[in-house]
Amino acid sequence: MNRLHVAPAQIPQTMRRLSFFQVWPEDSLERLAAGAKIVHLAKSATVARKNEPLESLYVVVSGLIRMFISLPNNMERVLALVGPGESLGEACLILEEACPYHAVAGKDSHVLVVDGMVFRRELGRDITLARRTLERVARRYMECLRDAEICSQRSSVVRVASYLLLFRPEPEAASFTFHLPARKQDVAAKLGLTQETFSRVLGFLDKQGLIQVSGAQIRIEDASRLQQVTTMKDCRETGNGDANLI
Amino acid sequence: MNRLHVAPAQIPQTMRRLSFFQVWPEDSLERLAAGAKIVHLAKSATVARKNEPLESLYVVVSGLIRMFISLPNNMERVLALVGPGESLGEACLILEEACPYHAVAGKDSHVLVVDGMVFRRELGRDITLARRTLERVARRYMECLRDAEICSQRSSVVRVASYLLLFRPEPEAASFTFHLPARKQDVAAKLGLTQETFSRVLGFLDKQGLIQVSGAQIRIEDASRLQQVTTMKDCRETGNGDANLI
DNA sequence: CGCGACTTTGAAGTAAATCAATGGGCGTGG
DNA sequence: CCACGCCCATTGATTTACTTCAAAGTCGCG
Repeated sequence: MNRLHVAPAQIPQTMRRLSFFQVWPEDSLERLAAGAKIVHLAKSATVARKNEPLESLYVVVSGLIRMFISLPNNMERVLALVGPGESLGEACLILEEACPYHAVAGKDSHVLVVDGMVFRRELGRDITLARRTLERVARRYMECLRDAEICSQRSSVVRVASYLLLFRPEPEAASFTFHLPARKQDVAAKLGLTQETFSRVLGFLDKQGLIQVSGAQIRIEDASRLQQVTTMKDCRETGNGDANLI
Repeated sequence: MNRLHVAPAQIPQTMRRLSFFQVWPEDSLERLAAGAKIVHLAKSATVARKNEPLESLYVVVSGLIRMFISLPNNMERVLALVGPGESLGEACLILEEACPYHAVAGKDSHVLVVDGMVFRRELGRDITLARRTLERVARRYMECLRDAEICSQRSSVVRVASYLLLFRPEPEAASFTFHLPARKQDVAAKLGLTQETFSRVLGFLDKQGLIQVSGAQIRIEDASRLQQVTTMKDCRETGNGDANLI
């Protein structure tokens, strides 16, 4: 598993610092902490394996965990990129089903590991914990639906544009800048595209002046213009230099 | 909305009959029933519209509700086919977010409509209800992940084979027969395929002797053989009559 | 029996995958 | 401080599986 354990004494303090636990009742938190540890995961370390039972709840403290499924052609389909303050494994633990995905560290990470038995026991005792967990799982479900919507778009340009617009800080923000949350090949895999196609689409949108790409940083000047792309049937380059967008 | 209300007196009895409510505590059930009604929906009647707030929880009593997203080219991507005993809308209600999908009756249906306010209030009171709802949402989430896995397969043959194998009654059943849960075009849309492609793949698998199709009824003699297809990179007809499938 | 909805089949077009090779950035070590 | 090597990203040429468009064929049902 490639895990390095970290000072156990810090656990309750760290837990309280995490927004994840902010709203958790104090006594539940104490009991959960008793069955918890913080581990360091080197990049590419495995957190969970597909079709194997999951025995813990994982809360990301720092770094990034990649949830994915392997496809033929040694490709991956990324289901989620789990960042600090986010968790993974609730649904599996609740249903006591085998894990339907692989999970590995996308970069060096610290993860709080909460014992699954303890978690499930507390879930039956503490209605606030149950309620919060319900919200978390519901949110994950909604994100999954949203991803399904993006991935079922036939046009790669629409897929990418829709994805980029998810980083809009407020619904009405016209311009904003952000960093892609992972390697471009992982983001591509999240969109159900190859890295080559993703790269080409990014280049295309840049050439159109709809976005500015420099490495992992992306700037969007006019979100509404990018939004328009989203509703179009098709808009790829037509062989000649500059396509007829708008 | 095209709704016909049904005898309100039957509501508590109907609720108790539904497996959905079997495990719900009696007093919660009483209060939920107070804010509930049973409606009849003609085929194609709208249940929920994308981007609009949802104000009720829907439990299907009979018939079939289709959850979907519209795509360009007046196509649909079906997210779920909700049958008797299943529900829809929990996640939206819990998060108080706009509905991320359309929902319409796929056939004439009876649906129990539980007031969202009442449902949310009971959720905060009754830990058993919270726990059961958590299980329901977790199950929906897992199904969503499973669908994502199927849809991210590049080969249509693999997609269809994987889907058909979901109807296997037990993990080890060698042969079984079942009916597709909806029109072929809707099943196709669930797999992210056109109805034409779905029809062709079904025909292909039939010609290979892997399945027998007659209308909506499908028989699988040797599930393990079909399972093999699932792991292959590609196996479509190569121009000539019969492809070289093991 | 005849209509409408759904499905099947055929032929052609196209967007994205694939294969292959180059280019850039960064950390390590000389 | 530069040079090497590794990983990641880009770019180009080709292939192909799926879509699309079009039309005929089933099926169920009034």
